[in-house]
Amino acid sequence: MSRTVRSVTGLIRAGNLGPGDPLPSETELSRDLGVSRTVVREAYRSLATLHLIELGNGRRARVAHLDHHAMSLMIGHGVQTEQISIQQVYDVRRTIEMRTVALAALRRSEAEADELVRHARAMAENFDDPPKVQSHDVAFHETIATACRNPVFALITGALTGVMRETWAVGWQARPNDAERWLNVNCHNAIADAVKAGDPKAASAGIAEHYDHSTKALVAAGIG
Amino acid sequence: MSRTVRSVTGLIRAGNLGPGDPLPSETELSRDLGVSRTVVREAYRSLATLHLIELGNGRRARVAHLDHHAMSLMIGHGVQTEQISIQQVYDVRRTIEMRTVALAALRRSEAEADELVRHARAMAENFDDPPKVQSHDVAFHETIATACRNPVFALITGALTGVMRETWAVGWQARPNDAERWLNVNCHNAIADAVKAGDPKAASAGIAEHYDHSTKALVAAGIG
DNA sequence: AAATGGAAGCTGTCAGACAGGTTGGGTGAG
DNA sequence: CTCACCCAACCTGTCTGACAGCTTCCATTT
Repeated sequence: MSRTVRSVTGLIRAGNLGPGDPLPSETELSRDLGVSRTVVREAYRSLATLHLIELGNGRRARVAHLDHHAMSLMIGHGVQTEQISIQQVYDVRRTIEMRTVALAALRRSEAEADELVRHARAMAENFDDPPKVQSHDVAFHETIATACRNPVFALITGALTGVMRETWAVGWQARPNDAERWLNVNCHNAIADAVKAGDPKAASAGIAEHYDHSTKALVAAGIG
Repeated sequence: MSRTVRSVTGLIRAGNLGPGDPLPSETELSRDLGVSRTVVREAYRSLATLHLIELGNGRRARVAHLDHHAMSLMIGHGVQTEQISIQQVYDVRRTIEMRTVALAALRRSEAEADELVRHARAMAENFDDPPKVQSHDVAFHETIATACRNPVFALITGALTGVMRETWAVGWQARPNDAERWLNVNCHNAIADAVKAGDPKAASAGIAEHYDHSTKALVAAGIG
């Protein structure tokens, strides 16, 4: 990693800066560090790619909020270059969500519990419209990630969503019949109910069952 | 994310490139995309920061192996800017390692099992030399991450190691007496034995106990 | 007091240049 | 004929200077 990148992270640390706080302009920093604006620009660009800072045309660079997009890129790259298999991604998601859903059952707000129930119901109501089912499915899991009150879990879950989205339709179609698909939808309902009831064990078991089904569907579709 | 970055990841995808495969030179790519070399450079730099590609002076850009350094930066930034607490990091580690150690118990090679035992023993032998204990501690957990045979788990574990390393000494000293410290060392021994014996349940329980102790020590030290 | 306009500052992109490292092929010695 | 060495071509890292487009903020006007 370049020396200039380290200087910038050092600045954030030294200044005890938080999200939204402004950083020096490129010209200013290049003067301070004794390098050209080119070098500073590349460092800023790199940090922006990691979403550590935010850049905008004509706008001063600012410290950014955590964001899973960069991590999503990494995971996508790993899958693309066959260093990671989809099955491995699913195992990680399963492991993490068994925990996050338990935390969510304990920590969720009333609004989040209702949102979860609503998404699960929407999946059932739109059963014949797969894209809608998928979007509520994704939103369902996002809600859990938020409700667990641990941004690291949310970060990882979000990063894995990207590559999983690409195989969602395959998994849905690979299920042998509608009964199997209803099983999936009902799993979401059961999980939502458990979270609403504040029952972490039931919620966790629901997630485990959910992923066991999904993994089986992927294997059936020949995705490894 | 810039259009040029997408073009490059598109190239990797389209060419079905794997780690080590060469990418176009900056000049060549700038001509193909109809932009200046500056723009291509910034895109390459960004991708290098994510460790999706490798750059070197006078050397052609190449597709890279997965690496946790970029993710480590992200997590570090989150902690630094107080978007993530150390406790939250520990919860994630605990969740993941309860799974990885179970997988390791099932999938580890004989050499890995022995390495685990060796690190645990070295922690005991160097009990009075905290830095050495720490380095064997870190290596111990790294071995588990490798032995679980899932690079995504290894990636996340590695990323979290960075920020945890900074609080290791605090946790060690915050334990009220040597008996508590021996408890920690013995936990590692028990885990190593369980992995060597191929007992995933015992290994998982050992990790849970280990992190419960560590978390308690951190709370005692006032780290949240 | 509020709306408007403009000036200053910043980022995004480009072209051209040069130092220093890498690579591969050709040459010369053995 | 083989092998080691060397050089030329290529590539990256950095710098400079320039200009268009966007933001921001302040001063002027309504």
